[in-house]
Amino acid sequence: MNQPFSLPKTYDFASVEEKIYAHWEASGYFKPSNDPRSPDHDPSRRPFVISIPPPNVTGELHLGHAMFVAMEDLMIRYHRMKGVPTLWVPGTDHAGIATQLQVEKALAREGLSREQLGREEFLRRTWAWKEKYGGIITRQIRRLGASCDWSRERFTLDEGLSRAVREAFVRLYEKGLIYRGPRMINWSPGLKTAVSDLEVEYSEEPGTLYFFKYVLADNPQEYIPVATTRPETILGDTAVAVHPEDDRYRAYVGRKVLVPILNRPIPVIADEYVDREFGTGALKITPAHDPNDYQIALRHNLEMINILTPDAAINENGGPYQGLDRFECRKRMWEDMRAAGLVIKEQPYTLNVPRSQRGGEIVEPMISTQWFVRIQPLARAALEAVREGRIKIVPERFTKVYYNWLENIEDWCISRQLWWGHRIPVWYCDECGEITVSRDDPTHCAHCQSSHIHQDEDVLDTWFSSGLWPFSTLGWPEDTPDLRYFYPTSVLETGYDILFFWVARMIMFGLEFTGKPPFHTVYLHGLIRDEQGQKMSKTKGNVIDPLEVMDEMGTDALRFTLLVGSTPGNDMNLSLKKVEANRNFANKVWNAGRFVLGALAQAPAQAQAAPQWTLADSWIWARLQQLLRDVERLFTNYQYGEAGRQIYDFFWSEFADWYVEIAKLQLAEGGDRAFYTAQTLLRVLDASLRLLHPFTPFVTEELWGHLKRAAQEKGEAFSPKGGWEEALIIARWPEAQPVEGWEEQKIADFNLIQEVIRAIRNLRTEKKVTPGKRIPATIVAGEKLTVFQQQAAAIAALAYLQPDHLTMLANLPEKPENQIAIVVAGIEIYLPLADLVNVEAERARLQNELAEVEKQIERLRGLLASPFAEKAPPPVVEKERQKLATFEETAARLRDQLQNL
RNA sequence: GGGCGGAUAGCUCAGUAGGUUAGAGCACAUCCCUUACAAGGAUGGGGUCGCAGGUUCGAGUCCUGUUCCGCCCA
Repeated sequence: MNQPFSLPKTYDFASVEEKIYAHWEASGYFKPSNDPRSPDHDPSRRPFVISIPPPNVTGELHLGHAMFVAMEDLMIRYHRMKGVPTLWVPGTDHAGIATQLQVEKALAREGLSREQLGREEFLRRTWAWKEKYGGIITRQIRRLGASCDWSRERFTLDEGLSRAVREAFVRLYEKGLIYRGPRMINWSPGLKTAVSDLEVEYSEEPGTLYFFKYVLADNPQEYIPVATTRPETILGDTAVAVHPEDDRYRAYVGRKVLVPILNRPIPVIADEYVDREFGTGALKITPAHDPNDYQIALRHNLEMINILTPDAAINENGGPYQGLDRFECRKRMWEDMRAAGLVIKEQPYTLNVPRSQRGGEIVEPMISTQWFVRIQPLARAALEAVREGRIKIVPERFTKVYYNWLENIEDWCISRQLWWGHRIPVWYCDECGEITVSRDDPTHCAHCQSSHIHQDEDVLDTWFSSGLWPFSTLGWPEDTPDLRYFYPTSVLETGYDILFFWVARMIMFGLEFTGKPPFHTVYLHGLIRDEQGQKMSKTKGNVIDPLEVMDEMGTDALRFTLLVGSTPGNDMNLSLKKVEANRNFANKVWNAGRFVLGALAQAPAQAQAAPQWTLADSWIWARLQQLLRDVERLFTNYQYGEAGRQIYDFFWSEFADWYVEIAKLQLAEGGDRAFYTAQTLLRVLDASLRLLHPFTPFVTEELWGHLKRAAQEKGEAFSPKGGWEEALIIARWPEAQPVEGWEEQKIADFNLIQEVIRAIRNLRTEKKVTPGKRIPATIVAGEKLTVFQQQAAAIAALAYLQPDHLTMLANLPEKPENQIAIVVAGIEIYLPLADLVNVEAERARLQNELAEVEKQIERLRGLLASPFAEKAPPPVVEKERQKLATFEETAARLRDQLQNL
């Protein structure tokens, strides 16, 4: 009988979480129902599918992961509970640059470089590294409660996905959508690889604008003043451009100027691109090291001179500066030009410096031979899919961002000069020079049959394989049962920061390779910042480690905080205070559960007669039904946070604060009252746990297990319709019953009782009457007398009154003397606190209240006399009339009492 | 330069069916260890919802303009 108290007073998440997760996984609950590989599979049932945003295989958990796991697990658990066949495909990403850097760093500690090891050995080491660290992130994701089907876990470099990458590359190549050639790209000198436009970030930094002379080749006395932010690029200049209508320089067009120091003659050209207002109005053109200059050079057929080596030193084209680092060269060259009398002036200037997203080094625009995807045709299809509504982006405002990017997209540089990744499936023939592009490793050139072929050294951008993720993980290019049934997936959930990197590319590739949008909805969450809204970073030292948070406050607390504290697409500031509050919530749920278990233990196992519901029973039931409807509506609109808040509020401020308190009295009555109270407690708690489960899976599962066991021991009468499911994770999602018509009145009546109780408590506090001191009271309830009489016990208990000295009346013509009076919603309450009555203080208090009420009366009379009465919908007007009537009643009572003083 | 978001209580934020006295958590004040829970309970103080217009019977919520902060793209 002491069963509930065998549960600890405080919810002990540390002893629960691991055990529960292991149980779920071992029981196969993460696997989809209606599995297409099983014989009784029904292909007509539509599944709900999410592909996980694959984290870096050797990475470690951060709050971004915690966020997407919480969101996606919520969606998955909700659909699973609704009975939908549900699949969440997990996996990891090889993360080319990041992983390679980790391994290179480790090698450096041994005094080794990857070049010393050679490609093969380096890859062997990297795989070993992956084996060693690859399990960490997935274990951490499990720790968050992720209910993904680990039997379907994939890795971007595993065999199937590598085949998908080959297939995709070859198909694009065959369609003419992949080409190789020299183009302007972003070069990362530290990593010695090309990176895509997206991997470059621009930061405003103080710098210098250098003004100098471009002397005319045929007359050293004349010069064109030119300004630049990067003097070293002068070495690669192949023209000076001026605006065709610029009178200052018109005469020079067609003549030649001399490159400083090198004295190489280059033409002066006219181009409309030149901004006459900027600098001197004359622009030096370095086609090989500036994207805009590159465009101009193409138009004018200018020579392109590369002046940099792969590690951004000056190459043989730099004459005397060959071998110098780019920044050293800048300094030296400027000094030399000053000595040569070519310097005009320097001026402070804010630069827009292109930096590598990874590592932050300054990237150099450079012409380089790389592989590109001709993106226009893919982008067009991806645009249409969203425009036509085949894919919906939540929140909607990001569709505009998506359009804007795709409408202005440039070809995608997909080759990387790295070793860790999918090697480009292209072989060059040493004899005929032709290339062979193949799904399988060829042994002979496809053109001349020579066996002297060698594979392209480069690997593909990691995002190339990520772009195939929703279908490659399901078996594509094979036509597998999984692919047939689970593709297209349902929702793609991720942070808005990778909308272009990943989401847009998946849409392009999905449409291109499968002919279908890879998902129907994109849900974007915001970024997580610290309490002050600062980006978390190691240098700032404001990083919150989700693992530590889970250790201290439990997974449920962290999940609930992330889910309820955020709104779609908006950044959230995470504070540990909030997590703490939600840990307290989990504890509240736990303790409410302990109470219900106790109630169950002491209640009769059977009813003797049909139920006679109390006001509190009806009220909590009606409120639960409203909650179910609201939550359903909010979930449908992806407003998970708001749904969570509403469940929280219902559970704490209605169920726990009010219903449980009244239930204690009802249980004490024994008999049928106790039976039906226990039943209501059980039902409401059961429904609440089901609603909460997608948010806080651990505490709800654990508690629900105890609840189920206790109810089963008690017998049939405490079973839900359809019986108890095996586990909460696969239990039915609660659905609201149709409205029966009585609900509103019961809710209104209960609210009135609450108001009266609060008013009495309020006055007691004001008069410093401690709860321990039970006092008599008289309540004059008018037409609500019956309601109040029925609630006498509850009112007495919750307002700390003497139950046998609680008088309920319809009217009280003779106002009692020496009593403190309160009026709330037209109800009069008298408390015989004679010794505390101070006539003057009472008068002041009553007058204050009267003034407040009269203000409201005036407001409402004005409102009802305005066009509001005709134009607003009748129910709204009626509501206001009711309010007015109540206020008027209250005012009348207050006046009586003032007179009576 | 273009686009987007934010501005609501001391702090961090909700408020996405426009409905008429604006909510939560934390913090603060007073009281209470009443056998579900002190990680709790009761009560209270605290906001002209950035600013200016407009639409509407009614605006924190819709429209226009504007200021400040932040982000994305060029």
